[in-house]
Amino acid sequence: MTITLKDIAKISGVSAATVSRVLSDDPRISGATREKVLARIRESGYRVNDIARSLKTRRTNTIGFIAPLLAEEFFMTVAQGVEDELRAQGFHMLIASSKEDPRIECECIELMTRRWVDGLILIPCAGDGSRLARLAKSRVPLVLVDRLLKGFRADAVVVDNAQGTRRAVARLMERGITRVGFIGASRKISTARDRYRGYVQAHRDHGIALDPAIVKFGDFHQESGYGLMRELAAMKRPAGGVFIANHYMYLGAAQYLLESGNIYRHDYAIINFDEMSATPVIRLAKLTVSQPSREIGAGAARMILGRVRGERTGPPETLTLGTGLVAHDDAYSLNSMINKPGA
Amino acid sequence: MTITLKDIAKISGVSAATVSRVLSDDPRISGATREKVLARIRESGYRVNDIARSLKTRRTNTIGFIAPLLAEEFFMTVAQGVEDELRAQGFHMLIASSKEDPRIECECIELMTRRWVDGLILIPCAGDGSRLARLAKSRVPLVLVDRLLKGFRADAVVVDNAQGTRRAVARLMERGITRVGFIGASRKISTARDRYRGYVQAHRDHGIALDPAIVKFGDFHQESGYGLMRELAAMKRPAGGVFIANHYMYLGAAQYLLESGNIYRHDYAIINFDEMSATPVIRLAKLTVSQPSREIGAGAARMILGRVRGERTGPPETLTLGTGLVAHDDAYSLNSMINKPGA
DNA sequence: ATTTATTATGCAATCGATTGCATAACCGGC
DNA sequence: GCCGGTTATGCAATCGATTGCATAATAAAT
Repeated sequence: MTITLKDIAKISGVSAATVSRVLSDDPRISGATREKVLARIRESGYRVNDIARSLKTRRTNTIGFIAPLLAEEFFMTVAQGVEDELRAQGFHMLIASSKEDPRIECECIELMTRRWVDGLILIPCAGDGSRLARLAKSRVPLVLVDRLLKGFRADAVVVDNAQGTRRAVARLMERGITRVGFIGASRKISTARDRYRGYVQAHRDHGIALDPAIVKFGDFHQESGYGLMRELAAMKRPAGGVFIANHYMYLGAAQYLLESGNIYRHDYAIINFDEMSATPVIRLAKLTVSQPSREIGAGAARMILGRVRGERTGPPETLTLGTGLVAHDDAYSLNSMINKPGA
Repeated sequence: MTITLKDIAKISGVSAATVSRVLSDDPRISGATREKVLARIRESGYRVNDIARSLKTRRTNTIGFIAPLLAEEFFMTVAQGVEDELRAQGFHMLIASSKEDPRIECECIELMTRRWVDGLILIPCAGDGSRLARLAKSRVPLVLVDRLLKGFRADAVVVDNAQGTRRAVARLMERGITRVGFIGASRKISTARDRYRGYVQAHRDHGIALDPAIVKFGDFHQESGYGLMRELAAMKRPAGGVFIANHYMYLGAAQYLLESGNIYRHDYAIINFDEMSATPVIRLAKLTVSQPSREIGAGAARMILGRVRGERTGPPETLTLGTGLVAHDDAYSLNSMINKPGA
């Protein structure tokens, strides 16, 4: 038999209303009563039933977080940022993954709203915003993170993917590497699209013609990076550099270069997007575009809480964070190392 | 104005009880009524209020999951396994991270039980089980994952860390490498303890004296692996091999070996624990002990659901999964590669 | 001493479902 | 036409809180 607020009322000799007010620090309660009730609460080990409370207040102090996958470092670093910020403000996080499948995503949203999350933070999968129309009309605030959706305005936190890419590719060009390959993902995803856009812009900026033969699109995963790097390496006229659009494609590409031994024959100037725990160990890239992943999460959390608390009510806002650019002058250049002692 | 079950009752010309029974597929409801009510539900876009339902049924269909950190691949692969299994069975996942701090962990547990999670899956942080005594006495089922706690029996899913380590170290010894260093973590954590135990056993099995000078304890993180590898490398009499107790320490150790250039001077036979997405790219290890992380998660989910549904009631059970052992005969051996063309 | 203002507390409705028990409706059997 | 037996549905209590409104108690004012 769990102890309820009513029990506390009884043993304290007051009404349930009074106990409830003590719990919510209502200033109308006298100091004496407050102390007495608090003492009984402490003795009895009473704990509020948040479910009952939520039913009445229509707030759950819970924010839903949906990412394409759980086991990806970028998404989970964002999640950590969200969680830290939420916890600091007394909120919980209900989490789910969509597997990059819009149908599963919809299902997750449906289930979360049924559980009355106060707000939803979503890293959406590919596609447009039409599937979110219903959600948008509901009372549940939404913040899009990392990726935007065509034809859908909502609060959002993103980084400037085009600018980050453009700057990195430009840097390579300024060092005289003009033939830069591209390993990206489906342009149905805004980040993939924007990174491609930045790549194109860099070419335009430098008046360099873009060779479509060395532009490859995959799906942001390791196998894809592996396969595309192989295609690139198989070209008769190899690229001098390669831009690789995310961490996992970089892992795959690196794996190919190492396994095939290609790395001992050709020295690609690699740019990779995302700085993760393994990045300093792989060291094949000359340039790394980094994202403030935790800050993205923290920003999204602050944004959603602003809506939830009604502190912010106007039209959707977008928070755009900048990317970093790290040069690895100590990057491997295995072939030169190997050749140095030898030749 | 949200539509409630009562509204559906009214427009269908039946009582709320009947609608509720339709919703739960009660066989006593006649086909005609069922169809009529379902039609009204569909037209109106009615959706049950899970909060109200939970208040009455005392079940939330939600399982809490607490891990030391969110942004670690192992934990999140487990989480993905948990989530997939839970979703397949109609359950949600409330997630939180303890930051390896028992106080935060307790707080998370407290908050989750206040939200009436039906069960709790916990990857605990260091320390003993006393802090969980209260939880254990409550009605909330608990499954410990990955790590066990001294003096605390509960359902659990773990891998055989000692055995996995022992076999790997033994393999190295059989290849003639008898001086094997150890880079591990605090023995307050059961996995760290067990991996050390396996390392010791391998020595005993082979009648090899263990040199405490090359046994180092850190904290499972990258910086720690980096620092300990440096210590090991600084020894006058270097080890022939090194066992590194988890992925992040391996990353750190690898980073040190690469940055310091040590890798070009000495060829450590490395064993690393955990096979992660970056593992095939790093390729410094000769042997990798792998864990079935998703299966751990899925197993934990099944275990907790068994308790939640009351299908399983007896004393605590432990599910112990085996580890894999992968040999990388193509592992880097950079120094030999460099020397081959040269010398 | 009576009225007015102020402060502290209680009453009772409410949030939106579920469910044990009662009952109405219908069936065939005699 | 009455009765026991199903079958389908409704009544009303309940889960554990919150909160607007009423009121009791006390203090202040006249």
